[in-house]
Amino acid sequence: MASTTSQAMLSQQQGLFENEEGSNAQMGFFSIPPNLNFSSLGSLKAFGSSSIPSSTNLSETLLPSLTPLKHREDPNITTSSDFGGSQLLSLQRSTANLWAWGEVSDDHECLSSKRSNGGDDRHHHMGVSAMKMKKMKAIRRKVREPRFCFKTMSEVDVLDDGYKWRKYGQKVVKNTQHPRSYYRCTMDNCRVKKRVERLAEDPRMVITTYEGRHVHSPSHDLDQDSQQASSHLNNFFW
DNA sequence: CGGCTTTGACCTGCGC
DNA sequence: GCGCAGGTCAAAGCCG
Repeated sequence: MASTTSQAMLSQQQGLFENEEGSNAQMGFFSIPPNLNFSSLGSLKAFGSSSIPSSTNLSETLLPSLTPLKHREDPNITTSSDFGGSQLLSLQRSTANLWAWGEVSDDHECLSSKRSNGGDDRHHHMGVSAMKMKKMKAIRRKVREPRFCFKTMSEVDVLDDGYKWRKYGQKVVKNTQHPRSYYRCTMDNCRVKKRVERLAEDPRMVITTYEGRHVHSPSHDLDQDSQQASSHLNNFFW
């Protein structure tokens, strides 16, 4: 539950940038300084930079100060940065990273139909045929928002990032004893999602994966620190 | 009563 | 084509 979140002090943190388009995936981990707690994660001051200009390429500003630990390489993908043999990704917004639906008016039908239908009527809503649904879903799955993942050592699963989340699913992942939880931003028209799971090898570590960009400011019912942190964190999703 | 979590079912992609 | 695994939906129930 979001209200039970806490700002856990992170003794050990690592992050990961990921950018996906269809089956192509690219990612890179980075270390987060141990003296940085989650609330200030978004603050580049912690990484030696004062701020993130809204039009800045993250890989050029944030990432050079981070330590890449691991990455998955794809020869078909060009990466924007290279740090000592490991590559990290640009989160710079591109048209390829836009949502395939929602940002285009015609695609609203796709979303609404999927949400409101169910059972045998699942593929027939407002005149949308099953075939059309399939096509739209195919398009939808081709394009993904950039992701930002990080690993934290925390007692609690859900860390306070300043936004309000609603849990919409939980799944037991193979080879792990801890379930993965799926959260969606509660704000209307904001399609940011996050996944929370515990590391199989070390259950003390929580892996949080954000997907998408917030289209709003953080929740108002938060303390000042959280709001400040969230405004910084929001920079990951422009 | 509204908002949220839980949880089983369903959908989809992928490997074989 | 089939089975598996991950991701999502949505009904039901809980809680403040």
